[in-house]
Amino acid sequence: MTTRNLFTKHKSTLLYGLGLAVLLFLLRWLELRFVIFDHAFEIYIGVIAIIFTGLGIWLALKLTKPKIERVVVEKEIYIEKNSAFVFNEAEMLRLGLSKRELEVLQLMAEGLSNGEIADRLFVSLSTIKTHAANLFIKLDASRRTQAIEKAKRLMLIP
Amino acid sequence: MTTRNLFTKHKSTLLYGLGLAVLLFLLRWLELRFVIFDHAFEIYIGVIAIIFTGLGIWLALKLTKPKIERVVVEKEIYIEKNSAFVFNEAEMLRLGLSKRELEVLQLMAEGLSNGEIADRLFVSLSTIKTHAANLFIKLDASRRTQAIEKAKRLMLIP
DNA sequence: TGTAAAATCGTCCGAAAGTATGAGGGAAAA
DNA sequence: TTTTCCCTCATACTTTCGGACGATTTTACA
Repeated sequence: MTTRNLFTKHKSTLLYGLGLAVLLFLLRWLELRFVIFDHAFEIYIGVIAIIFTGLGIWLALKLTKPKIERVVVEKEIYIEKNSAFVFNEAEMLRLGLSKRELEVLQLMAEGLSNGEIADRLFVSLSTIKTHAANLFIKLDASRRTQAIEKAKRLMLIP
Repeated sequence: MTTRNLFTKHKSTLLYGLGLAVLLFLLRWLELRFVIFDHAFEIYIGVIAIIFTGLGIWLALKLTKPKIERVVVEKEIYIEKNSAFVFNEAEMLRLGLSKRELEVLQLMAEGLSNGEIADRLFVSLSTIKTHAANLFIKLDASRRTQAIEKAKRLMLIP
């Protein structure tokens, strides 16, 4: 719409400009005619050359498969590890950890409180506390976080 | 070896044939000369056309910019426990964890108590407690063990 | 220069965690 | 059969942790 408005608004101006351009072009063409007559052959050759160059370009563009440069961008996607945890049974035996203690240790590492662990294993809080205390002695830890850290290093828990 | 044997065996025959061919070619060429003379202009134009068509093709092939196609390949990276730990900064930003909080988190994961962390960072116990409390809120955890577990899953700590 | 975020420190209190100690029961090994 | 683990539970006590305030000081940034 903007283009149309511009055209209608300056219609006369545009027409005047166009007329002037045409006139100038005509004069120029008349002038050129003599040059053309003098160098008809060269110009003919030139035109042929230009045309066939164009043809060549057109041919090349039409008939060749478009060049495609494939740029491979690698996007990194991190995937949960959990890749094959091998339980270190030897270490468990060496430390003398019992089955129940290991269970408690695992649930500890999952972030459960003693109370939650007790509920999960259907035993009393006291029992869990005892297991925990024994764990700390066996793992030579004074806190559950420390016990977890050691146990992970020793491949007792994932 | 077979080719060589064939050549030596029928040497004379081949030479004779070759001579005949050359002679015929010469005659043909002499014949063509008149055609060329008669149609010199057309041939000249033709040659020009062919040359410039070639030039066009060459230009097109040389100067066309190859389309760049970006292929995004998703590269899956499985993170093993023993492989290098890649810190997930995006997650840290998302959770709005500060530098200090991250430090406290790391030391927590190493099994240190709040008091020990305070000594390590040369600040008071109160400060560590505040940092810890903020961490629990941001990580949506209610215990340090839980916070550690979450942080490990989110690749915030090794 | 003002403001927002981060870091610091404090207190109070209840809830967990950890320590110490004792004790009963069951299963397997000596 | 006795002994030895392991699992269980309990009580009492201490320490640490976590929640819920508040407050001051840096630091970074617009």
